[in-house]
Amino acid sequence: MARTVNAQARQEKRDLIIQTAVTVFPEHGFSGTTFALLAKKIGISPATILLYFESKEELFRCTVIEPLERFREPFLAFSTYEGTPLEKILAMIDWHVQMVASTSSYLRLVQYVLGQHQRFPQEAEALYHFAEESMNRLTSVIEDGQAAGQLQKLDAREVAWGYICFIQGVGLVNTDEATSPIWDSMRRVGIHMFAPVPVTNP
Amino acid sequence: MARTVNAQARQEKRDLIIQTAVTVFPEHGFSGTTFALLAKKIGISPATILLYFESKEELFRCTVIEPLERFREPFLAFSTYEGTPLEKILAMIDWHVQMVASTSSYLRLVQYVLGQHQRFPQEAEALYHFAEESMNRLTSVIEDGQAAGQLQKLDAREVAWGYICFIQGVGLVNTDEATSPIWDSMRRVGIHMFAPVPVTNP
Amino acid sequence: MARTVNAQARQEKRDLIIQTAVTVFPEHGFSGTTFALLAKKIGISPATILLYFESKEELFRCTVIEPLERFREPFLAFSTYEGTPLEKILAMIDWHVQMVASTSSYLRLVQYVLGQHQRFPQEAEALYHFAEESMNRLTSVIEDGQAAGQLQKLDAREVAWGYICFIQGVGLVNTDEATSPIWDSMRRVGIHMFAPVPVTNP
Amino acid sequence: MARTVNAQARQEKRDLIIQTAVTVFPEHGFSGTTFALLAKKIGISPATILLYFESKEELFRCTVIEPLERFREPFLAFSTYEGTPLEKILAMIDWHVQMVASTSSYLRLVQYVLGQHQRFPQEAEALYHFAEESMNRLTSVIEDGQAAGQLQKLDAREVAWGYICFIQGVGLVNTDEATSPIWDSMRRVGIHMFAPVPVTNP
DNA sequence: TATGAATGAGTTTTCATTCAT
DNA sequence: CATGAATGAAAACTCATTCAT
Repeated sequence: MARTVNAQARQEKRDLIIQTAVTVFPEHGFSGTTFALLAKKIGISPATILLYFESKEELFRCTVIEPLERFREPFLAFSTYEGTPLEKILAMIDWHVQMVASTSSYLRLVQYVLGQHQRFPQEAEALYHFAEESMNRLTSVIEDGQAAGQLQKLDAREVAWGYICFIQGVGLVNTDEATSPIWDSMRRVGIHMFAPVPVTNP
Repeated sequence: MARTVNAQARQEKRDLIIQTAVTVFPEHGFSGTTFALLAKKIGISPATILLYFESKEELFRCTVIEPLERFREPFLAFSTYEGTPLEKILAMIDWHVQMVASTSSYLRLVQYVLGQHQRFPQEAEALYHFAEESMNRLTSVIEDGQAAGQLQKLDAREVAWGYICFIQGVGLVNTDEATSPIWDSMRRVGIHMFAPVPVTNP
Repeated sequence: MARTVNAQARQEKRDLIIQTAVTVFPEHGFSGTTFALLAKKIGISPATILLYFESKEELFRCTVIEPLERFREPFLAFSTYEGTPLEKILAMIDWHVQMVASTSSYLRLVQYVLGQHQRFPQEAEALYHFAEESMNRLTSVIEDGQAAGQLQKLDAREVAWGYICFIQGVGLVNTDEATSPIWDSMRRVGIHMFAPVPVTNP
Repeated sequence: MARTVNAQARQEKRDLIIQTAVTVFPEHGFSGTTFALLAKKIGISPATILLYFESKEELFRCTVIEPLERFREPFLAFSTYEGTPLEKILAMIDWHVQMVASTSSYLRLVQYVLGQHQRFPQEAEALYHFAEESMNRLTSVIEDGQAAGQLQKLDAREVAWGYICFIQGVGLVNTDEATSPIWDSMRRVGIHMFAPVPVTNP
């Protein structure tokens, strides 16, 4: 029992560290992020962090890989939404743009790792794996939409991968407030990428 | 005359340092890039770099901003190509994808700076300025294409900005060889973003 | 309680560093005094010194200013001695010469700072302040001695300031052993500066 | 002939360097004085200085020792003045105080070396030698004054040495403008050290 | 002769990491 | 479990000195 309590408390503090690291790493870079800075933000001692992670490298690895699990679900939730394929896609774009617009720290961390994939090959690998999974799921939905006549018949995989690149690019290039009209524009551009069949009024 | 020789030699070595820094900074990050590492790659002493740049910060700034001038021309050349607006756009996409596929170091540096724009505000500002210039030029071409009936009438600015995000995202997410078929896919997706009017066979 | 122990240990080590710095700075100068040298003399690592002082400048400032407090008391004790004004002055000279002859490191540090007052204005300011305080106290005693008929009526402030210059000069110019007869000479010269009324044998 | 011209030009530039070094060394200390700083003040290149002095140490040595020759003459000129011994002494004090009050750079360099005599033993030795010579000459004048009944019969060597300490201390401790009344005070105190026989009005 | 360019040795300073408490 | 103290390794940067021109 005590063990359970301890283990839980330990896990919670571990999560707290990772949560802070997710915001700090992309802002200061790997080398620019010091244990002192992290510890100060958390309100603990630098040495304490090393009770939870063997080294800075391990902390970084965990900071990239572990939240991926929790990030995956909302990011990929579109494939289980209720509704037609086009509705799924519209909801997905809404959600993705919203994530990007709120400058999700984790998304910025993803960009940081991808941008330096040679430096962080292991972490980048995990992210590429996730990107491919996203593409696969999205491809299915697109194919469904094409079969249902909601989307024009472009190459579904190409469109899916292109969209994934696009949404990352949107996150990278835009720094506006969440309320900026830019996000609506990006939404519309995103929708267009899937080539929805124009609605005809009979 | 001696002055000219000296000044020229000096400029050449300065350029060599920047050229090396362009490849090293995005690969190792700002803090991870040491004078020792740079100097070794160039084949000079670390102290020598300090003869050409006052500090690491200045070196970084120059590494981001100075090549931008030379980068600008080919990147924006599309607006002066011969041909119809659609031909300009197709050529531009070809060229951009080619740049991305050859993993232009400078493009990766751009991503690095944009991804940490809070950390490098001055450098990011210069890049945003460039992005806006690109968008403006591209917007003109799109409007021309729409007027000529080659492109469907989407919001030209939105499309232009969306494309710029997309091409950055393509560079960020893809790490394949230059010969990979992925680049052809990205080309096609890029073209679709501009909504070319389908050619009808009578 | 643990706090007390820690704080005390910390203060003790801090004092040890300052104590060493008091001897090393005047011997090697500011720039010539390296953390490595100091650390070696103390038997710790150079980095450790930086745990107690933020920078070399701060260490120097503390090394000059903090011991001044402890130095002040014995240096100015003469004004509270028992005895006639002349006896006070004689005792003071005895004591001052003794301090100088034992080459008090702190006195040499004082000389170092005064000699480069433009370079160390803050530290020099503190020392000038102390010198003025010394002069004021000494002036009082001289005036008492003149009123008591023990000293001839010279300008008391002039004599006091002159003596302070003299005793500093004695410390600066003489490097002899503490046992050298030179110190007796300096004592006699010092006494003469106060113009004691000759004792007449009736 | 050409040789003579060159040799003379060489000597002149050498003197210029030393002259600058005399002001810079006591202000910045030995380690704090860089070739770059000196060169900038002179208007030449740092490397040029090393054409005239083998090393920084040698430059310092020459900067201390060589001007001593030129400094000696005015400093010791009192012994050849016209007039009675007391007049000589009064003139000497005038002159010395004036030198000190004009913050003669060389005097400050002397203080710098004396204060760190352990660090600069060779240079300090030369200065001690000069101090002794000064004392000897001054002792003669004092003895003459005493024989002439102008000075009371104190130990002449003691008085001479005490005065030398005093004048150094005056230079060390005072930083006032040359026009400050402090210098008149110091003059009077200096005179008193020689114990002139009071002039009686019959 | 004079100097700009280059650098190796050394300096301050930072920081991940260890360890005793 | 948590942390303050300590430090070795390495960083940016400085500077006396050398050398080719």
